[in-house]
This record gives sequence, C-alpha cells and structure tokens, in this order.
Amino acid sequence: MVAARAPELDVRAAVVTEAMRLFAAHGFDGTALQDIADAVGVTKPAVLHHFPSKEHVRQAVLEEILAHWNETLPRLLLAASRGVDRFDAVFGELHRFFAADPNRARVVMREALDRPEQMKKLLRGPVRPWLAAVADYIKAGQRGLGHYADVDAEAYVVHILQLVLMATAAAPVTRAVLEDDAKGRYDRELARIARASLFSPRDAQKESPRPEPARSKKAAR
Amino acid sequence: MVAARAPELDVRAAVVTEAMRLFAAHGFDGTALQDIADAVGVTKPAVLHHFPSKEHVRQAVLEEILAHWNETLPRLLLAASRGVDRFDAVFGELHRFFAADPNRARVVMREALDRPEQMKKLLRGPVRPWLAAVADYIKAGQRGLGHYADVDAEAYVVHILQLVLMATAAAPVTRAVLEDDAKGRYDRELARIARASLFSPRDAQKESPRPEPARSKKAAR
DNA sequence: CCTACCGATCGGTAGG
DNA sequence: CCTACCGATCGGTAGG
Repeated sequence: MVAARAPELDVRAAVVTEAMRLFAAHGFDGTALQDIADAVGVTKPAVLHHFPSKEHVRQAVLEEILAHWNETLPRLLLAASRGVDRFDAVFGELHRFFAADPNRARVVMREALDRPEQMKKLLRGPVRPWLAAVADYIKAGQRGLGHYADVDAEAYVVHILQLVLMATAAAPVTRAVLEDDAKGRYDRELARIARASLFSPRDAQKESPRPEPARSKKAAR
Repeated sequence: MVAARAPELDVRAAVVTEAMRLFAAHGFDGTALQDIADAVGVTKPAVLHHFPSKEHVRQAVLEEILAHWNETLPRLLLAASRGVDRFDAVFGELHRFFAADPNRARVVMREALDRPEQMKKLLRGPVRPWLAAVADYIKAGQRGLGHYADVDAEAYVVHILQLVLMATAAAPVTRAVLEDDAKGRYDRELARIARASLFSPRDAQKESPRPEPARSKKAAR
C-alpha cells in the first residue's frame, strides 16, 4: 500500500533512496532515469523536475552517504576509552555504517572505479580529517599502548577502510564460499584481522586464551 | 606506430586487450562497442565479426583473466617451503597477479558488483579449489607452525583476497591520501596486515618473541 | 503566476 | 570486413 498523497518533498527523498539502490546494483550507466522513476512510482519528467539532470541525482546520492558519514563521524572520533576498547568502538562504528546499508559501500566502490579523480578529491577533502584522526590514535598507541611498532598508521587505516568497504559490498557474493553461518564467520574474521594486525599480543588479548603452552591444548579436528 | 597489416587473429586479441582496459575504466555498460572498435582501430561491425555480441566480448575478457589465473595457480600452490616463507610466496604471487595489471582487479570487482550470481558460480567453481588449498595450508599451520589459533582459515583467505583486489584496483585513488612514496607504503602495509593477522608473534617475529606476561590485563578501566 | 506533473518527442546512440 | 541501416531506448525538454 502506498501512503496515498505524498507531498512533493517525499518524491525527492524517494528518488535518492531508489537511485542509491539502483546505482549500487547496476551502476550509474546501467540505471536509466526511467528505472528510477518506475521505482519511485512517478514519471521520468517528474524526476527531472526535482533534479535538473541525472548527474544531479548522482550527486544527491553521494551527498546522502556523506551526510550520514558526517553524522557517524563524531561518535566514531569520540569512541570509548583507549586501547582495544577504543579500537573495537571505532572499528564497530565503521563496520556498522556500511553493514547497515551495503549499498553505501557499493556506491562508493563504483564511484572509486568510475570517477577516480572525484574520489581523490573526496579523500583529500572531507574524508581526510577522519583518516588522520584515526591514524593519530594508532600512532599514540604505538608510543605506549601496545600497537605493533611497524604499523604504518595512515596506510593501515586506508587498508582497513577498503577491507570493510569491500567485505560489506561483496558479502552476498563471498558468502557463496562458506556453507555454514557464513555471515557471522566473515564478520568475526574481518574484525579479528583488523585487530590482530594492529595490536601486539601482550596487550591485545585480554582474555588470556593463549597462556603460552608448550603445546596447544586445543584439539584440532 | 602501428604494426601495419595485422592478421585477423590479432584483431581478436586486440579487442580483448582494449575491452579489458575500457571495461576496467568505465564498466561494461559505460563502454560502447564503438569505443572498443576505435581503440582497436577497426569498425564496430568488425568487432561483431569476431564476437557475436558485446556479451561475448565480456566473456572473453573474463576468460582471459581466468586463464592467466590458472597459469599462476600452480606456482602459487607449489610455493616455497613452509611457515612465513610459504606465506610470503603465496601472498606474493597473489599480489603480483593483480598488481601486474590492476585492470584485472577492477574488472573482477565490477563483475562482482554487476553480476553477483555469476561471480558466485566462479567462486563455487574454478576459484574454490585454490581457496581451499590455501585454507588447508593455514589449518596445517594452526596445528603446529605458529598461526593464530583463532584464525578462521576460509574467511581469512577470502578477506585477504578481497583486500588485495581492492588495494590494487583502487591504488591510484588511495594514493591521494599519502603524499610521499605512497606506493611502497601501501604495498608494505598490505603485506604486513596479512602476515601479522595470521602468525602469532613467537613464530612470526624472529627478533624477540615476547615471554608470557604474568598479567594480560589491559589498560582499560 | 506558481507548483508539480503529463504525453509526446527532441537529438543521439545502443546492440545488432 | 565496410556501408548502411533497424527497433529500442538513452537523457533531457517541448507545449499544455
């Protein structure tokens, strides 16, 4: 059922929502204005009444993602405490941001492929302070909190960001490799890789699962 | 300068080469048959003489990538020795495969986004034995060679594959974040993340394996 | 006059 | 392999 008569502002928002979904699935070139119009339930000229051109629809989609990102950013930067807890908080915010709507990750990835120069500007502009802040956290950790000394903070942050992007975007595909409970396993391993490659073990493991046994008591099948 | 009169077989190969480059840069939907024809230096119907449809050009591009992959696979599976050395050899082969031509990574990523179902079949088919073999290496390492006990071998391999794909595909973009010597730093950090998240330090670090600390307590409150 | 559209069609280009 | 085209569909805009 449709919400009957929706004010004109709802059309704009609906176009952005449907365009994000269609761009994520088929790309910008693979999506016709008619597809967007059909998804919203209006005519194509109606879409072009709210957006001067298809290009403006794309910009609106990217701005929507960036706006949500800027909402998440403060929570992320103010994330809890220190050490492993702070890492888990920051990583969790990042992962949830894209996992909450994998289409965000797909659109960003397609944008990076389709318009590398524009994505460079985004990285040098709005995204850079956030990357720098997280990298500073890591550098502080290297000076006394048990991070690996040989971590390249900036490169690490970029790689982890890419990994989260790719993992959330491609989750339905990669799940074809694992048969059982694939979602939980991928998410867990993703967080483990990010954590284990940052923290030297004496600080990273709070739960003492490895009491340095001469022989591991874990039975491998 | 052009090699003057090229036999008809060269046209087919040239179409695949140029199509790979164009598909990587602009995507399948963003590339016209005329673009490919222009890049090769023939007419559009000439392209369609060698390939019944644009879809066949795409398949040929994917088969080209898969063929190269299958050339690399033996070297990769027979990679040297054990432990860290074998890891470096396997990871090195994987990374070189995509770094040698980043367009391979871009085409694969676009394919995963555009045709998830077809990519699933590829993962369940030709790619799976390779993933399973590498995962088995890791499981063997967990039983005595110093890999982290909590590594999810299959999920780890998939994530590292994704990370290498994304990092090579997006390298020109991410290099916008780092100013100096970005290439070397990203490659080095990529390998470090993969290695550090797999090997427990007493085996991975030849310098100073940490003795077991009495308290593995973390600094958090 | 404004808004929010519609039916029809613009110039170009797609795959074939 | 080229010239010459097709049915359709592209993004975008006309008048009403």
